[in-house]
Amino acid sequence: MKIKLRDEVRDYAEGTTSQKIAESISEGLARVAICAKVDGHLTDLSTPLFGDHEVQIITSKDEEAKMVLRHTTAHVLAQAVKSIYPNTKLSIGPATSDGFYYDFDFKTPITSDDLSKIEDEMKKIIKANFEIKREVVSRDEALRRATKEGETYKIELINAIPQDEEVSIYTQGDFSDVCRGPHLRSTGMIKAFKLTKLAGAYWRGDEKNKMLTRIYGVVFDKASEMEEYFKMLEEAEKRDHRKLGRDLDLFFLSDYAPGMPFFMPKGQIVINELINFWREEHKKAGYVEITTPIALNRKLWEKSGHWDHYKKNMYTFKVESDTFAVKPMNCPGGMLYYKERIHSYKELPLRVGELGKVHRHEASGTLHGLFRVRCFTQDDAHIFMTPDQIESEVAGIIKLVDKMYSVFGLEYHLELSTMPEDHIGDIKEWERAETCLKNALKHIGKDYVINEGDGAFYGPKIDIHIKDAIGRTWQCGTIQLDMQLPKRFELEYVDKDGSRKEPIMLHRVIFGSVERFFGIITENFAGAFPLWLSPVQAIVIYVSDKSEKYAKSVKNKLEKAGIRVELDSRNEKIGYKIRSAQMQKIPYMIIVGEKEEENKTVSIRKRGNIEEKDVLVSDLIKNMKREIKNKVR
RNA sequence: GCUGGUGUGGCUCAAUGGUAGAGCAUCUGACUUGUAAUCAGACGGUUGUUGGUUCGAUUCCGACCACCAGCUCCA
Repeated sequence: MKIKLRDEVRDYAEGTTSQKIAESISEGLARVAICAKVDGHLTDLSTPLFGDHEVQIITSKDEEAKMVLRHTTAHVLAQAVKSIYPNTKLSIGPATSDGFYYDFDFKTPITSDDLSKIEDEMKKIIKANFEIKREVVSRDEALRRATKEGETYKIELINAIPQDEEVSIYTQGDFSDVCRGPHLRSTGMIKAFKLTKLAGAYWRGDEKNKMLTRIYGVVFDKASEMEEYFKMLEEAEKRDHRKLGRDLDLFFLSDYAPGMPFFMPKGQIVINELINFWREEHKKAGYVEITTPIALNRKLWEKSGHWDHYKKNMYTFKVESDTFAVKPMNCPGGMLYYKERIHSYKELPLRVGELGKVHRHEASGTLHGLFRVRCFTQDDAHIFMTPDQIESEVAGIIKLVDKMYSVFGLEYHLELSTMPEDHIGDIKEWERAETCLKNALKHIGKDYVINEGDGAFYGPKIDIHIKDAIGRTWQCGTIQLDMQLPKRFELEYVDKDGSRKEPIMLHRVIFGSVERFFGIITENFAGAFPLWLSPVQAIVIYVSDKSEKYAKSVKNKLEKAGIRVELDSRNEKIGYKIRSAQMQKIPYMIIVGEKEEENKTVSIRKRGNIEEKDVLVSDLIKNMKREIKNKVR
């Protein structure tokens, strides 16, 4: 038997294991080996290998090892829970992108106070250093064991496996779990872990099923890595836009309008700057802008398909004998705009933008600051075009995304979402549309991942996921190919030969929701907005009342130059005013006293405590204007 | 919507089965100040709403509302 180890090819006996391979390479490697990647798939070190394979030994340094570590810790959690609460039923316990969880059906509910008790039990299991043994049995044998133990959820899982397939069972001490693996070799290999929270989760993620108790945890190679992780969480908490929104007077939410944010003057400035920027860039990219009504007759929503597919999220009301709905999306209004005139092929692609305020009745438990609201502004646009314009239009949108996100220092990746269960239109149309988007992505050479079954009910979409300053991702922009509305609304254009044809319609947003985007950049900048977005761009602070008049004249000059400037005329010491400006995250503190007045200059203190002395006001204005114009971050 | 938790002045938090207190913020006064909090005083609360238990509820119980952490859903 031949085994290809990275580049070298070596002979091993049939039935050899990755563990033996590691040993034969070096003692050291065998000691740190966690599992092996055989032909690209993670397997246990103890799995016998037959035939030709490519083998890579995975150690704790490899990215793949993290998932194994997390998954094994989930098993240790399950073992601990079973030993403290023997009547608990197990379900599943996978690794996640930053930790692990296990879902349990507790006979009597536990509280978060019980977590430390479970942690202590887990520590005992780790200290006992149980060997983790893999055993392969027939599906029926696994079923027999699960039935004996009364593990109803496991029975359901095993039943879903084809009858003739074999099942692996992992055992550590007196605890066994049906699992695909792989796992660490022993429980003692877990070094630093913590149970973080307790939450409810539906069995198999379906809200019709019973709610189980999910215990979350994190695990790391070293205690220092765990410390770093918790520091990152603290940092995220400090950046929380809900807290900053309150501290910096940006926006608020009221019990009288749950999920419908109020923007305060300072927040409104940021929103307005975002919108100005959006308008500038869209004008350059060849878009026109329209506004369509907020509320439209039910008949329109029936025609568009929203009445059948989206009614539960729509605010509806009666007027005389008609029913109206507040728009949850802008598209039907956009269709009416297109239909208002006859269009020539010469007008295509026609890019029609709309900053449309939409209302969606989201379930109460889903609301979250500005990230998930019931009323928001979509920076929408509908692009009407001929089929051969799809690729270049998609490419154009991505180019615009590139340009606009880079101003905020945001990176992104793309995901292609395909046909969902609840959809309109036949499969062939969907396939054609999905191929179109795939080709466009291939054409512009961008990598993407496929998100199976996650498209909108009217068409597939390319979702744009932003990555922020501390590594979190957010879905904002989306490009959707709508095959339904042009047909339902009988859209057409007049082609070269005078024939009437149906245009293709793309439907896209860049910010996604202006409100959500605002929340994201608030967190991205930790409230310290770049100068062009800052609600207050400069504050003039004077040392004592003697300089009040001069301070006022400096403030007036800046104001005249179009700078958003304030004067701190409170009867306080300079240290107090500096602190206050610092906490308001004002980019420029302009300090004047008798010295500056004498020299006709100012002193500046910028964010990051960068100080400049003896600056001419005219130079200051020039520099600030340049910084604003270039949208310096 | 579901599971669990929380709800005390603008904010952060105390306290209690006998109608609540601090710091910050606000206001007033004194100080005239040189780079992250000057001092003093004052104002400010039907303890989320609403039923119930009780001689008495803000405290105990129920319902509702909102928020928080997840789940489901989603821009």
